[in-house]
Amino acid sequence: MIDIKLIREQREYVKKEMEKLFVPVPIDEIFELDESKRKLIYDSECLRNTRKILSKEIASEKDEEIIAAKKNEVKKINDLIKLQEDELSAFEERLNLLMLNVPNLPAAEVPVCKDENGNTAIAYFNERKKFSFEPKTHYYIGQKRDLIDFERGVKISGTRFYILKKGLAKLQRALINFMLDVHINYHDYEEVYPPFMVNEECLTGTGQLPKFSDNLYKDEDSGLWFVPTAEVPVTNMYRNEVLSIEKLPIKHVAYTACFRKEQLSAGKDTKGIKRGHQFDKVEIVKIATPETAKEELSGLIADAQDILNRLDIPHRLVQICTGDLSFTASEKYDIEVFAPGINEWLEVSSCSNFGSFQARRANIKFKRDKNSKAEFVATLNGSGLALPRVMIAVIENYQTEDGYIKIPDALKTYFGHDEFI
RNA sequence: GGAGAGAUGGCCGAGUAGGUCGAAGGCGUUCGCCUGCUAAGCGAAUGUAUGUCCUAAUAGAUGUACCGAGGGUUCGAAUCCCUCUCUCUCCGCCA
Repeated sequence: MIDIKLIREQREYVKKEMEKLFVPVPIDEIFELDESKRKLIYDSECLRNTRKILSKEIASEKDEEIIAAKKNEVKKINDLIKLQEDELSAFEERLNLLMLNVPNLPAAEVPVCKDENGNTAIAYFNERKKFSFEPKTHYYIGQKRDLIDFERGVKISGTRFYILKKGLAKLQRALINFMLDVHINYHDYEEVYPPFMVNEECLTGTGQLPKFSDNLYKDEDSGLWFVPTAEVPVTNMYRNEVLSIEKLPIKHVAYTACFRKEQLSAGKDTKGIKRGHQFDKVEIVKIATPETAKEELSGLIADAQDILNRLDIPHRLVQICTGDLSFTASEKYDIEVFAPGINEWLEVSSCSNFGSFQARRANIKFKRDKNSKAEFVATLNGSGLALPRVMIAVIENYQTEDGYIKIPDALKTYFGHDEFI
């Protein structure tokens, strides 16, 4: 959520910034609702004050007739208050819904463009592998070697589910541990293992709700939602808290499965394990002071990239333009790995700075010292990394001509004496 | 799942025949005093959010809301009633 004061005080500026996102945002309507709301609040507060005074007078009054008259007066006031409250809650409901659907403001340096064509690859890392044969796709190798079972995945759960088997199941497990270990041991993140199901407040806090309920799984009985990313439970650990500045930045790394409905058009990304309803991810999350957020974002990107450097996987860093920015981000960089089999660049991480956008929704604050006012923190996160696509990159970059997969040096300790899958 | 108890300010803890309670007292914290040092002692201050006025001001003045959450009764509710959530104890069940 953006600060409503910005709309109150710098409406034209906000409108101009929102135009960069190329989506309509009802700033004027919000402004007017806010004005009416505040006037109503003021009026009803005045009435409450009169009521309070009259009530006290009743308490000390002896004369029955005067008491009766005053009671009557207060009753009338109460009727008025009731009317105003009803009107007020209608305004508030509408205003709140609108505000929850207003996207974050883009950071100043984000390139302006209406769609993903404005994204720019700003740097490339690690040499592409040279093959003396035509590299195969991961799904070809997976099926041929009986390492991925697509048919039975569909049988037990439906489309876009698959089963990893034997060496690939182990590879994923090794990668999860490897990523966690690197972030814990070399990048100073604290591991947490959060719930995979969360309440509605969490998803509103990090910005998935109310706008993106279509992409989420929910258990109607309990009202709990399946997490689409560990960002949700981990950031919400601090919901409704005031943190002391010594604790910042808080750096967490978490492994979770992630669940998304991904109602994509049929036929897109259907092959292989690139996009499923359930996938594993190691997520890195930071909670920081506003002034350090930029710096923390650079660090976070480097931390995510370090995983790929250690695995020696070719990848590039892409700066996301305004039109392709996610709803909650003020600034975002994607990391894409190169998969030679399917011959595609695959997004394995999205690293975002959310500024105070999530903190305002989730009410996460910090104090600079005991006597200072609580301020909203900045939240940041990025994948570190998403498993299926790193799996694709490992399989396709490390494949041998006869369909085996060489185990990357960085993963050796997780595999004992094995050299190939 | 069954039975019982409870939820008050940074913490502990008063407050239940409804009014002067934003809430006693203690601890803690901050400032000052005092004292060879420290400790102790003395004095003062000390919730959050939001609005209005006024301002150079996050300074002041003042309003409103908040005693787990939501609703109700009443002129008036931390105090009475209802619903929900959570915590604790005992029993049951279970990885």
